Amino acid sequence: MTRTARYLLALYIAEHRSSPPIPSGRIAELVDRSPAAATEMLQRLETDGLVDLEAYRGATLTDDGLERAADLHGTYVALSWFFRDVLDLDAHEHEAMEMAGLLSAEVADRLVHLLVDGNGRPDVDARLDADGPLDLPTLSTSRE
Amino acid sequence: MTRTARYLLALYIAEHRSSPPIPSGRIAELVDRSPAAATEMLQRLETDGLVDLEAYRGATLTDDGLERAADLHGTYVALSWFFRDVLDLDAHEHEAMEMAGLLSAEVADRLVHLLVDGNGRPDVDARLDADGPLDLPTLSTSRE
DNA sequence: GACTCCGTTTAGGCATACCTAAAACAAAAA
DNA sequence: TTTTTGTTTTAGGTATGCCTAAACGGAGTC
Repeated sequence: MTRTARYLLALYIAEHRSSPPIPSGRIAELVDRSPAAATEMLQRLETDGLVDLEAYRGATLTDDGLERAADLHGTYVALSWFFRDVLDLDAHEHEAMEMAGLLSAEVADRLVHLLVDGNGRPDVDARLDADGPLDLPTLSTSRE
Repeated sequence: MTRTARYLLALYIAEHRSSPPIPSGRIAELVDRSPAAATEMLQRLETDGLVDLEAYRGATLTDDGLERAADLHGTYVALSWFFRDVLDLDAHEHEAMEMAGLLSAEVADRLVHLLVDGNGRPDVDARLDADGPLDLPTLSTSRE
């Protein structure tokens, strides 16, 4: 069930771009898998109570799913920041997404704090509602 | 084939503790899997030319395997350092081992340089020949 | 109202990586 | 030399996560 995190994060991001339900085809694009794979995984997520699924219409995060996804997104943002600003690597958002679900809670937590404590309060929602094919967290310290 | 890295790293460490061939049972312990699982994976590694396998005796890294394993070990050491000295987390060597094989070459490389450049030349071999149930890279800046 | 199109879901398969239980083996004890 | 003991390997099976091709459904067109 390691991959569930990847789909949860994709759905979280998609829901910030357009309103749910999010069709499985869009999730498939975001995780770079076949539509069939996305459908299957969304069904598993529904079984786990993390997603509401309306056949032929799409998926919506449940409260539980939203909670997990928000955590994952925080980790993802921290990793993206780390790759870009610490390791000086661009275009590693994809790897950040893949890795977000693989870190232990401790490591994820410390990484997020490393970012927050060292950079003021970063606006984690930054760019969530922005344009672009991928969620590129710029980590500006405030937005509105 | 993501898990191959885990076994390769275990074998690398084991070979520094006692002389090869390393019996599959010992690898099984190091990766926390059943002996049967270790045997199977070692057979796959042999097929891939990364390991020499003598039935009922054990495995030895080939030159190719050694090369890959040494890289993995470098990444592992860097991750361990990062978890301990940057994130201030102890007892995360296990996670470092699991993660070492999951990082892209770029990220692994930058992470290693982050460690090397910021800490003098760390002795990557430190503790490889030391006692203890796990390989705990202390990252002292020199040894002999 | 029937048809066409396009996206979604189901069906059938496959690779990886694991497990338990049974068989095979090697080395030491009797 | 035979037996016992402990380890390794094989056999058979399972879960996850993916794929392609076929079937299905819905929305707009004729």
